[in-house]
Amino acid sequence: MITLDYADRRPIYEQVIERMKDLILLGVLATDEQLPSVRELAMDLSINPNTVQRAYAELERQGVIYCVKGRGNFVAGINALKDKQKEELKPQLLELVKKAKKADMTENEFTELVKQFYSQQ
Amino acid sequence: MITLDYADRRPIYEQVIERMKDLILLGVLATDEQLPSVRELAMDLSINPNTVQRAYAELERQGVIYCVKGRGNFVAGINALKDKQKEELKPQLLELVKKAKKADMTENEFTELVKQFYSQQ
Amino acid sequence: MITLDYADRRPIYEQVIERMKDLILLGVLATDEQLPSVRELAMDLSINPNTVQRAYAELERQGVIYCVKGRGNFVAGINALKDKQKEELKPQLLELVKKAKKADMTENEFTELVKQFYSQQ
Amino acid sequence: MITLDYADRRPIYEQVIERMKDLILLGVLATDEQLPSVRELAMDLSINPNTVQRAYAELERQGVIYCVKGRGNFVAGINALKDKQKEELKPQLLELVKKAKKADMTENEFTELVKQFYSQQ
DNA sequence: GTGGTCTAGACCACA
DNA sequence: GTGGTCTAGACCACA
Repeated sequence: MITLDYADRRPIYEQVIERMKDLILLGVLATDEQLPSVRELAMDLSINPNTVQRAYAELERQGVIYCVKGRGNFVAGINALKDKQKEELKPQLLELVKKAKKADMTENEFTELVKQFYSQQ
Repeated sequence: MITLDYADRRPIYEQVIERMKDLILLGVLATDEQLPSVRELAMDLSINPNTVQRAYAELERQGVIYCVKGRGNFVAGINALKDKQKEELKPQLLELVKKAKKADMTENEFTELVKQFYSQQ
Repeated sequence: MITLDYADRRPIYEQVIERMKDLILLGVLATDEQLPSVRELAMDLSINPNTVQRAYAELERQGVIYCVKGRGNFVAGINALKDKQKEELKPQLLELVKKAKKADMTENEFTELVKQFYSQQ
Repeated sequence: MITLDYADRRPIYEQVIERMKDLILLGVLATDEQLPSVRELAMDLSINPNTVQRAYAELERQGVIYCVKGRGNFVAGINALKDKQKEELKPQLLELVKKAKKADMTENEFTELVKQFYSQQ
């Protein structure tokens, strides 16, 4: 279900976090569905269980999944995740707009890019 | 001219790079103007000269400044920098649009945010 | 009679213990009344009988219920339980007061919160 | 500066987190003061650097300290920490009041305990 | 030297 | 079997 990109500069555990969120957002993993166990996923990806553990712990802290001791990890609500993602996006977009302004890119140019990117795929 | 934010998670050399670009984009540093020397800036900011050196080397690699051996570092063209910034911005915006789509944010919602952020300040 | 919260971070056997105490304190389970059998409750809650067994064993150890071999588990006195709960509460409150002092919260602020929480519902 | 309690059921990293917060709240560690390095503290406490790292990472996530790469960890604002602690305390107190009500402890009894604990030491 | 990530492997509580 | 914590030790980026 998950593939890692070792050319990616970001740490493995962050990639796992992102892919899991994607799988949830795409509906591949439904609410309350069980995730692969720490050891299982570690085996699949040929990485250390500690690294998976770290990713899962962070996902739980963010409220994306919940953990039942001795049972496993499960997907929390998908809608909460979507709202969270939208909120996260705002300050990032603000930064990008600031950068655009500094480089004298007009709002029209910017919006045109948005339109173009939205229509892709 | 430059202030560092130690609470910022990014490394110091990256902050120096960004602030320098800002000063150039804002016109505070004009084309062909001389930058403070590595040692001078390191003193001013109370940081290691290695760190300033690293920032300047990266700025030169990016074509933002140029170095004359024995003379110092100078600002390259401002327009080249602006174009470069605009180009850098595109893949970042693409990523953000992808993220927005995954979270079911519509193009209208997104564009509305852009409009709002553009009109700030 | 009992519902589990899988999003709760605490282990299931602790939740069972707490719910049972609540049922007794609320008078739903009267003194000397028989509790559901280990297997029955495990079935009802779709959990492992070991987990129920563990909860019952702990409740017996605490003197909240008593076990008659071959007959089942029964509720011990409700008043003893109330006294026990009050005693348990004291060191927890002491910890909270210590924490409040460290954060410069005054006794008045604290008592005001208590008043507010007591009047809820 | 810090002592660990191996009889304490809580994990070591949590104990380190709590002690550090105490040191900051007590004013032993002032705002922007540097904390002992990960390796140094690990040596002092005879624990693994990873464990200290985990504690520091959590403290940074909570905004209690901030980290400058290659430089070290530093104390963030003390007032922000105090406010945070006060907020954390509220739901804990609410739980305790609920427990007290279930055990038929009156508000007066409860407030009397608070008074007594506040006057200790 | 400083923190950040990762592996390998152990041991524990919980189910 | 499941996750949670911890140790020992390596390697990397940053200053």
